[in-house]
Amino acid sequence: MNTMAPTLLLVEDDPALAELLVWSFEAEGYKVLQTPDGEEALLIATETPPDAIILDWMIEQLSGIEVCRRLRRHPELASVPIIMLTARGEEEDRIRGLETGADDYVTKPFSPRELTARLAAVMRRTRPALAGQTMRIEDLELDPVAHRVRRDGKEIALGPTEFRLLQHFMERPGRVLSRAQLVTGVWGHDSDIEERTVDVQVKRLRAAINSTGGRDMIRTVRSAGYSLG
Amino acid sequence: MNTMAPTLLLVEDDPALAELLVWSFEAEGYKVLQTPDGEEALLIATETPPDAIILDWMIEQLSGIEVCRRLRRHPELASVPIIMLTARGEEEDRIRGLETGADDYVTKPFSPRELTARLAAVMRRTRPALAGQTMRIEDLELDPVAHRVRRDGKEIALGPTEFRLLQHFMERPGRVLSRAQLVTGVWGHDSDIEERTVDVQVKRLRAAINSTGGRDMIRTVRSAGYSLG
DNA sequence: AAGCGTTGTCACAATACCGTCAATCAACTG
DNA sequence: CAGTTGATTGACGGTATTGTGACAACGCTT
Repeated sequence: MNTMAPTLLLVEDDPALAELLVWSFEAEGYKVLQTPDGEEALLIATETPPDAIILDWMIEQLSGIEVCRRLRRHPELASVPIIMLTARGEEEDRIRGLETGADDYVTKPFSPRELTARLAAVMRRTRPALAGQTMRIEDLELDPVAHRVRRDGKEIALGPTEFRLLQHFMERPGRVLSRAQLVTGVWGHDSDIEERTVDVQVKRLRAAINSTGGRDMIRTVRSAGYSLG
Repeated sequence: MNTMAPTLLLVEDDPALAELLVWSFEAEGYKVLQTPDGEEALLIATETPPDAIILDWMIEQLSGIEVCRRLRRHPELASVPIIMLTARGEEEDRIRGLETGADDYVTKPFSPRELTARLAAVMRRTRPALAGQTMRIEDLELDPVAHRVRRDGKEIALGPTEFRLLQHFMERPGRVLSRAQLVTGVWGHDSDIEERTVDVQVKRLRAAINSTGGRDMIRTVRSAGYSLG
């Protein structure tokens, strides 16, 4: 079993439904943070980013769409999957929900089983790292929970950006990622970063993970990008 | 500066939807050209043929069906896959769309994921390399995702142009390609490259893929071109 | 407020790679 | 067998692409 449970943030203002969902998520082994309040949800999410967010469309303080949009603005949260709960007949809203960046939606009424299944699917798709635990490529390992990186057992200190960059690589081992892909994936899709900055961060990451010795695990693919593996 | 990212042409006049789709396609690694205008779409498509076209049924200037028909008239574009976006209740049109040569259709409302999945399916059919499938001819294999080429299991280093050239060959196994075809296919339609340059790159590619031993897999067809197989 | 680590950007250095050419070679023609 | 046409090859200079060090701005911690 997994030592660390994936954390969910549930934003739902119907107490009965909330309780039911908390119960069924916990039965699946998730740790659940719950709030009925959109503002509070934003606070929680930015402070301790959860591994996924379940967001009811109809909540009191803020509309679900607004919460969703604000969440997506944070680069830290840009890749956290969001599932929206919509009532029947909110088809219009559903579309707009997807536009603002929700990964999936579930229409009420639904069975808890259906929701957990969707959640599992979304998590598997978007964050393979979170489904399993620490990722490993040869002697390089990254623990996303503890925020630690080791090479050949020896701890490696990385800056936040370097860490995210490495995690991005390790979630896609062997794949060549273009500078543009890395910019949107690591810095966020609305970032106005120079593409050459990727080069510099790659250089820094390289220096860090090669500092303990061993081959250079990042491959430069000329006129294409970089890949790890 | 020719990257190997597959290029899409998105013809959609709803700005919100267009933006969403551009975002999600780019997240999947596509390069996206976008226009709300059918006429302009035709221009773009004929000048720089994309790898696939996403076409909304309801656009302003021309009906989607007309755009589709005109696109199909160009021999250059005859094999480019077209996916139509239709609103619910346009069943009639959907059928006529398929009749006029669309490869697939997606009914609104749809999730971006659904569309990218359909697109991937269509691309897999028509351009295996772009869908990320590794291609193989005898003991020669090319992995477009990892940007790797192997002969008899042994890795082969290729320059960017050599790589694109080989990929172009492997997508058309056994076919004799003229120098002119290779120039436009590998260097781009607006390239002012000497045709003799093709010879040189073929020589370099030959040297590379034969360096591990084995027969010469590139056949010279005098006064016609080259073929791989 | 000062100190520290991190980060984005720039300018320049170091390459890898590419296109062209001219000479050579091979293939077809009569 | 010459003669002609087309293909191969090695060399070379130019250019596009990447690596690198420096630096100023920023945010955190003390």
